[in-house]
Amino acid sequence: MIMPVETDIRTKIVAAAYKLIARYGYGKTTMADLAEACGMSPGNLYRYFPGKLDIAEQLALLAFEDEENALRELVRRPGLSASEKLKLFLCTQLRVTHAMLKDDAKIFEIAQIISRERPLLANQNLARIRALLAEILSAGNAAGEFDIPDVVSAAEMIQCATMKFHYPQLFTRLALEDLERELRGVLNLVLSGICSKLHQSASPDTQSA
Amino acid sequence: MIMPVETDIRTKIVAAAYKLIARYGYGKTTMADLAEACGMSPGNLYRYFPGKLDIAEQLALLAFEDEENALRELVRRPGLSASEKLKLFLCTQLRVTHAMLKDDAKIFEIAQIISRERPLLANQNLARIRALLAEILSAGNAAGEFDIPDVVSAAEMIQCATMKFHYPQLFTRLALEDLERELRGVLNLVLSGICSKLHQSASPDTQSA
DNA sequence: TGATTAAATAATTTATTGATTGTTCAACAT
DNA sequence: ATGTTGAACAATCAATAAATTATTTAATCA
Repeated sequence: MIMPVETDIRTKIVAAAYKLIARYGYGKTTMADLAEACGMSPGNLYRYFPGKLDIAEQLALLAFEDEENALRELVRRPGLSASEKLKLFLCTQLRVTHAMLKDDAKIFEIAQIISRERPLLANQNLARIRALLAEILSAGNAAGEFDIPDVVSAAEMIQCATMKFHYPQLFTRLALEDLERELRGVLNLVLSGICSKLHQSASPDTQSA
Repeated sequence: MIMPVETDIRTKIVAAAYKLIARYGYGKTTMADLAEACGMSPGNLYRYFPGKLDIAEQLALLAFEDEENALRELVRRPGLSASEKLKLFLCTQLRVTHAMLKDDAKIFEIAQIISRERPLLANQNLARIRALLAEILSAGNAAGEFDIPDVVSAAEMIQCATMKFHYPQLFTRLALEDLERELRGVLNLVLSGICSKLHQSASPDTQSA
C-alpha cells in the first residue's frame, strides 16, 4: 500500500536525476533542480533518499545491473563455444565501457564517484561479473573444451589479467582498436593455458567477435 | 671542455633536487630553495634545465634506470628456469613499487607527475621492461621450456595482463599479500599457455620467489 | 495525523585578493 | 664575450569572504 506509492516517487526521482545528471553532470545538478523537476520541495527528497549520493548510488546500481544483464544474456546465448563466449564477453565489456566513457561521460562519472565513495558496491559488481565468467568456464569444462581444476579461481585470475580493459581510463589513452587488439592477445594467451589438450590446436586461433 | 663543467653542475643540481624533493616533496621544493642549495641564483638554474619539470624528469629517468638495471640483473642471473625468472621479475617489480609507495612516497610522486606530463617517457620505460620480458621468454624458448611463436608479442601481452600489478597505487585497498597472490595466479594461468608440452606438468606448479 | 514546505543551519564551492613561486631578461661581474 | 644575478613579469597557490548547495527541522497544509 505505502510501498507502491513510495516506489513510484523514488522511481520518479531517479528518472529525473538521470536526465539532469546526463545533461549537467553530478556536481552541477542540485537537489533544488531535482526537486523542481519532480514538482516538490528540496526537503521532500530526503523522505525518499538519505542524501544526494544515495540517488547517485541508485543510478550506479541500475547501470551495473544493465551491464550485468547484457553480459548474462551473452553467457546464456546458445551456439557459441566457451572460448568464443569468453572473448565476446570481455570484448563487449570493453566496448560498453569505452563507449560510455566517450559518449556518456557524465553518467560514467557516477560510476567513478560510487566506486570511490562506496567501494563495496564496485567490488560487488566485479564479483557478479566474475560469477558470469566462472559460468563460461564451467560450461567450457563440461563441454570438454577447457580443463580448469578451479573455475572460481580461474575466473578471478582472468579478471585480474584483464583489469586494464575493465578500467581503461586508469591505465591508458589508447584507442579502442588498440585496446581490443591487446585484449585479444591477452585472451589468446590465457586460452592457451585453459584449453584442454583436445582443443589446444583449435581454440586459440578462433576469431573473436 | 665546456661539457665536463656543464655536466658537473647539472649533476649537482639533480643531486640537490633529489635531497630536497625526498624531504619536502616536489610541490614544496621551490626553485629558490634548490638554487640556494646549489649556491646560485634561481635564474641560473635555467641555464642547465629548461624548467622545474625537466629536473623532475631527470630524476624520474634515473629512477627508471635503477629499476630497469635491477630487473636486468635478475634476467641475467644464472641458475633459474625461465618460469622462475618470469615470476621473480614481476614479483620483484611489484614489491619494489609497493615499497617505494610506502617508504619513499615523495620520490614516487615524481614518477607519477612525469607519467602524466611526459607520457612518452613512461611508455619508454614500459617498452624497456617489455624487452627484458621478451629476453626471458626467448631464453625459455631456447631452453625448450616455452613454446612461444612470437616472444615480442607475448611479452606485450604479459605486460598487459599484469598491468594491475604495475600500478598498485591504483588499488590501494589491496594489501601487498593479496596483490602477490593475484599476480601468482595470473602468472600460473599465463605459464600454462606458454609452457611447451614437455614442461606443461611441472612449471605451473613451481613455487615462486 | 501524515505529508509537505519554507526557512534555518551546516557544509561545500566559488570568487576574489594577496602571497608565493616559476621564469625571463636587462644589468652587472668576470 | 661569457657567466651570473636580482628584479620584473607571468603563473600558480593559499587564504578569505561571499555565494551556493545539501540537509535538517519547525511550521503549515490536507
